Formats: sequence, structure tokens, C-alpha cells
Amino acid sequence: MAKKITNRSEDYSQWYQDVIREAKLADHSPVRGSMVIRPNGYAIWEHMKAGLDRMFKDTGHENAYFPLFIPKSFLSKEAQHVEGFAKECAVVTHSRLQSVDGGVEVDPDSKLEEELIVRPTSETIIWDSYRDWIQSYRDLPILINQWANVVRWEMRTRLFLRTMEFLWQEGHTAHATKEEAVEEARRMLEVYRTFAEEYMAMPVVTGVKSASERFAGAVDTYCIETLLQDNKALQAGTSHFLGQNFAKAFDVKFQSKEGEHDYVWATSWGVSTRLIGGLIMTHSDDNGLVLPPKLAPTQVVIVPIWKNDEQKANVLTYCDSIVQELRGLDISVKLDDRENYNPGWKFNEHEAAGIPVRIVAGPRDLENNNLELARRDTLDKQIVERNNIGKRIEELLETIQNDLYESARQRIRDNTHTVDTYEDFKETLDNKGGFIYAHWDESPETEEKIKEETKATIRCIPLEAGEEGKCMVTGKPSPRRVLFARAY
RNA sequence: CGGGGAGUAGCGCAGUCCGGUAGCGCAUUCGCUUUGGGAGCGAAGGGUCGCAGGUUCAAAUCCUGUCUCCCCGACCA
Repeated sequence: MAKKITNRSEDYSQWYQDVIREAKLADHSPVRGSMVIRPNGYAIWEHMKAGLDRMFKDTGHENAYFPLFIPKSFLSKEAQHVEGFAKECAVVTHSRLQSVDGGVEVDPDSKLEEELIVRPTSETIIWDSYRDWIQSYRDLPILINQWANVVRWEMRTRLFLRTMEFLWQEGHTAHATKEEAVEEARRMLEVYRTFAEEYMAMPVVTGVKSASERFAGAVDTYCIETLLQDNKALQAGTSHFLGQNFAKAFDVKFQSKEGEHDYVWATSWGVSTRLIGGLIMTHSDDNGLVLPPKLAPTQVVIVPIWKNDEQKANVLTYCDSIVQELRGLDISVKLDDRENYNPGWKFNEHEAAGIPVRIVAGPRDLENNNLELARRDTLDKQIVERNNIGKRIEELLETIQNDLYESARQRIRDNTHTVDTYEDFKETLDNKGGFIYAHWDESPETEEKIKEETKATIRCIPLEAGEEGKCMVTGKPSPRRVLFARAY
């Protein structure tokens, strides 16, 4: 078999790119750091959207859409926010091109009065609207989400994990009280955790970011963090409690029942196409993509086999009945009856694409009223009876979904360490990698020193109280262990 | 943005040092034979060698600039 995908053990980064290419998820586009999301990749995103959108609606949110362009002045209204994003903004300065010698150049006469920023995130443009929408406590809460693209002018990019333009959803809510806003931020964190674990089969750790890792403009940033196959951490989603920072910046006040005026409390939360990168690096193997059934655009592929026209007709009839039965159970199934590829070729292609279950049906099976069933995750094959195939597949998909989660959980557990000394910390990082729980004195200086010396960052501070101890670096008191890792 | 590697047919590459008719494998198209793990034979099509300048009788090859990708750093979802 011609090996088109580099082994993970050989070069993990190359493997990642090979998987994306062979599964036809995305291509590099001519502009640095931006990508074409191909149908196979976009279908995964659509499934993610569908799952998340349902969960957002179930928690009372509505979708809306705010503009791509933001007046430059808006960015400067919240001090922390501008500092965080100023260095990575795409700026629109002109509105026209003109033809010159068969080419085009920017028409200098079209220079804009006020330059426009292509949104890196939408807090500012949204809070500018919220000022008009909110007068009374009766106008609160506002629970809005939008599905959009954003642009961040990143130095170094990587397909899905970090691109200059990416797709995401951003929730932006406004509340009358601090408690309500904090509750919202934590609720959405739990939504993300549930989605990651139940749909993506991707176990995550939740917690709150240290001050230096916090979102620009947030009071607290909650996050879900996962550990990938190469033992590097990935921030998979964030939910921010923004306090009254944006309300103050955009002068959004409301009148309470008692007639008092106060600034509105805010949250924002988002996950992006980065999740697809996390999904790839959580489950996939040296044969290509492995997808959890709940997100797989095609859950079952049927490969028919025949040697002559008569067999072909019979086998296809046999396969059609299976297709009908599976569709009736809401299982997405594809019949691969292409004639110009032989079965082996199709097997490899479907494995690279991560289709969870393959059914093979040929004359032999037809004769015995059987089918061959193959699992993508384990590559196991077995012959099963045709009868009750729908029920069996339904159960198998559920089993695969659970097994993927369990094996990822086991992997993360095996690569999560607890250390007490800085020496152990460094040694663990260099020899094992993974998640490391250690005591920290809560000072930014110590955090910075650790980052400088080991490249490890605090991924999050667990929400629940832990045992007290002494900082592994300074020996000062530490209220609980925090989670460290080298991250993407 | 710093250090390293690369860009030649859809994909993967050779040719570049030492300038002289642009090649190979896979893929594609057509025909026949095949089809239970990436099929065989025969024929055909496909290129301004990333882009822009320069040197030269002559540039994929030498020089300058520039864009993009990959790896390692600094910045970040």
C-alpha cells in the first residue's frame, strides 16, 4: 500500500497536515495563513454548529448578526481590549481600486475618513448596539449569539488550529447583576464541556485563566482545555465574565426596579473552527482521520463488490435495502458504487476520511445473507447477519462514540502528572509532557519565570478548591495546584 | 518578525552546483480486461518551472526583489 500519510511517531506535525490533505478537509489558500475549508471539513463544522446551536437555543439564546467592519475608534474604548488586539488587526483604509497598465492599484482618492477594522471579535460593535437596546432592567438579560468569521493577523499559522481568518460563534450577553453574568459565563462553559465530551468525544479540563492568559477586557476567563496526542494542550473554548468593562466603555446603563442607574454586566463566549484541529489530534491515527459518529458527515459507507453485471444488479439491490433501512433510522449513509475504483482503494479512502463504519457486501455475503462490518476506530472487521442491521449499526455507532471518548480519557489520564518540585516539573515536561498539576504562588512573576524557563503555561486554575501547599518555584503558600502544559 | 528548509503538470518529486529541445511516478481521458485491502495492458491530454525584474545569443538553472508553505523561536482562539 502506498503510504500517503506520515506516521505520527515519525513527524507529528507532518502527520497532521497529511491527514487534513488525505481527508480533504482543507487547503492552503494563496494568502498567508488563510485556508479553504473543503466540503469534508465544512461538513464537520456544520455538524458542530448544529449541535452547539441547539444547546445555545436550549439555554435561551437567540442568533443575530453584527457587521464585519468596526470603526477604528471603537477598539480604543476599552483599554485592555485594545492592548490585546491592536497588534493583530486587519485595517481597511481605502474603498476603491483603479486600473493601471493592465493591473490594478489602490485609488489614493478613495482613502476612508475613518479607517475600518475587520473584527477580531465583536464585543465593541455589539456593545455599541446594546447601548441603544437597553434602558431598563426589563430589557435584560440579552442573550445573543452570532455565527461569524473573524480575522486576527497572526504571526504563525497552522490549519484549523490558528488561521488568520476563522469561523466561530460568539455569544454576547448583558445582565442586570454580577451574579447573573457570572452564572451565565459558567453555564456556557458547561455547555462547551458537554459539547466537547458528548459530541466530540474529547475530554476537557475546565477552569479559570490566570491574569496573564485572560481575554483582553475580561474580569475572568473560563476555559476548556484538552490534551492532544502529542501531549500538547489546546485551549478549546473560552467563556468570559466581562464585568462592567464594556458597559462602561460604551456607556450602557439601565434603570433598576428601584429607579437606580447602573452599568450592565456582560459575558462573551466562543468556540471556533479550531475545534476541528482538536478533534483531529484527539482521535485520528496513522491511517487518517477518525471521527466520532455524532460529528461524522457520513456515518456509514457501503462498498458493494461484484464480478459481473448479474452480481452487480443483485448486490446493488441488496445494498439499497440496507441504505433504506439505515436512512429510516436517521443514520447518514453513503453507497459507494463507483466503478472506477476497486474495493481496496475505497477502503483506504474512507479510512482516511474517517467514516466511522464501513459495510462491505458482495456475492458471498448475499448468498449467506451476511455483511462485513468494519469499525474505523479499531479497524476490526466482522461478518454479521443482514437481519436487524439497522439496530446493530445504531448500537455500534453509540459504542464507537463511547469508546473514542473512553480511550481519549484514558490517554489524557495516563499523561496527567502531579509534581511537587520544580526539578520534577521540568523533568516531567521534557520526558513525558502532558498535563502537570503543581503548586504556584499566584504571582505573575513566578508564572512568567516558569514560562520563560520551560515554555509551559498555566492552562487553567481548577474551579473547585484543592489542597493547599507550597509553590514549586518560590516555596510561598499556594491555595491549590494549577494545571500546567506546553500548549498550541 | 528572526533562524533553517521548500515552491517545476491535479499530487509527490528529479533536473538547478556546471545555462543549451522540461522529465519521472501517481492521478486524469479513451479502449479492453479486472474488482473481498490503494488493479493490468494499450493509447492520449495536461507546464508562461511561485511571481516580478536583471545578466546572457540563450535562464527552471546565474543575480536582485517579492509572495506562499513547512520546521524551530517570539505573539495568539
